[in-house]
Amino acid sequence: MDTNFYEQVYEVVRLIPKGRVTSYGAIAKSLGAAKSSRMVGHAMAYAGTAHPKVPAHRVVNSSGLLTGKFHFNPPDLMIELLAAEGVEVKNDKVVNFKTVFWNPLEEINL
DNA sequence: ATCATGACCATCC
DNA sequence: AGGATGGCCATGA
Repeated sequence: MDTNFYEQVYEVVRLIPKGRVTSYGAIAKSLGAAKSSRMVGHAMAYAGTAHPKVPAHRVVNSSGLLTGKFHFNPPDLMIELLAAEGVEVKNDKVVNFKTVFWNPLEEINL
């Protein structure tokens, strides 16, 4: 797939350390397309077709809300994975979001 | 090229 | 707080 755009997203998502989460907007920004945050989310939708698979469960919206949890199988899987990595999820949103937030800009543009 | 869609974001009410 | 609106932009038909 020439979907290079998605590949960039996948790369960033794969770089997300365990126990950390990031937002679509942050990823989009790191790719130089801050306004293409939706594309990041769309890329995640294709994450299932990506190889190797990407930890999409570590990607949430700007509020730390698990917006795409319903795209998982089962949806609760996202919460389970996050919880297993030390990321607490309450009411479908990441607890201490700012604390566990991982800034791709600092890691990629390092 | 145009239309419709989307795991978003910011703003307004 | 929660719903509605506009914007932004890549992908597919």
